[in-house]
Amino acid sequence: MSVPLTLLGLLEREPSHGYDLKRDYDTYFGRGRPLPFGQVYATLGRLARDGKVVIDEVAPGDGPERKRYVITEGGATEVDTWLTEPVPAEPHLQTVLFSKVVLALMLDRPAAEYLDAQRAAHLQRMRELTEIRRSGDLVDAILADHGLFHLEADLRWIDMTSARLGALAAEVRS
Amino acid sequence: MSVPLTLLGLLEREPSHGYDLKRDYDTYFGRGRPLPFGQVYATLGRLARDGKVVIDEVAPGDGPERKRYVITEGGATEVDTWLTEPVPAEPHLQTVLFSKVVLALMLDRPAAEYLDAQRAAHLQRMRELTEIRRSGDLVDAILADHGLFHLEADLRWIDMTSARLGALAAEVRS
DNA sequence: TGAGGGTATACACCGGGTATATATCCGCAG
DNA sequence: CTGCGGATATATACCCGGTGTATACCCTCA
Repeated sequence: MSVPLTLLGLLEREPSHGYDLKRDYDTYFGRGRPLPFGQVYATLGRLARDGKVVIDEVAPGDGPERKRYVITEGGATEVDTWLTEPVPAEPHLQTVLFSKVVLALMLDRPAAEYLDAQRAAHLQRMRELTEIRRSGDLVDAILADHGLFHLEADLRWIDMTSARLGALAAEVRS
Repeated sequence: MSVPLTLLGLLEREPSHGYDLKRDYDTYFGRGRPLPFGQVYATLGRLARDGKVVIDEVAPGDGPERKRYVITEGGATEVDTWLTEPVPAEPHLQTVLFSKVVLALMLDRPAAEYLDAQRAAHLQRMRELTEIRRSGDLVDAILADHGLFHLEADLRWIDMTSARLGALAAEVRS
């Protein structure tokens, strides 16, 4: 989730090098989706190129040499504005679910069946997330709640769209 | 929203060429976010390279020559499986909102204030979407509902997370 | 002593997104 | 009748983020 800004944020906490940054990211934000090494160094390279971080020193560590990255003033202000400004709230008015429904109607496919299948998949995932929330730690619970709330939102939308399928079909085929 | 598959789907309806595909996309799926021309031709090029479509004929039209793209059997089955299989249901357990909250706590920023600002931004956008739903056509209404449901989900999450901020801070700073 | 595992980085590739350049035809103002 | 703007139509080059793989170093232990 916005890897460049997150790494920059971790660097505002304290200077570090790629390998440790990856581990910090994984423990705090990874949650089963560890950050690939390649992405760490590619991102650090771009941050350095854009003046958001600088390489402070190259020192030998436990193994090969390590490059210590330090955030710059520009990088710090970028983190600050990112944290301060709210994330854009559903600006797009577009969704994969909707695209699929419209295309299904266009191509004379059983859109209602597709929506039923989607509902079943969502319910299945909600059961999984409920279990995670029950058995996991606080962070897992918070993230599971996020997923659950959004799955519920999708379910409401699926139900409402199922009911409006006829009207939508008329609109699409016009 | 998955532009390649959507264009492929439009091509399953009938063979067409880039310019018209862009217009179809905009009328059915664009909703204020028109598809840039560059993306159309780049995507068509990749689809052709991967054997999902073929160039049927090059003919003069109203203006310069047009390339007529036709979907192949492979492309049609791809559309079919895309439509048939449900979209993955919140598999990631990651979110920008969560990253921001954790980073704010790490950096001793006023996370509660940030959440308040986010709540305000969401409420503002909900008012806009409510107006769109009221005044727009059916498609606008359906898409506005989708946005509204998800904004509500975020609001619930924001409230719940606000209440758990203390416990989360303890976890993060450990 | 040399094989394996942990530490640490670099490189090459790909897809999607974006901006810009280019070419053709038509209508119409001068 | 000329040439200019606008609609039609496509191509190209670039960037970012994501992914996989190669490389190098050091330590431990059989």
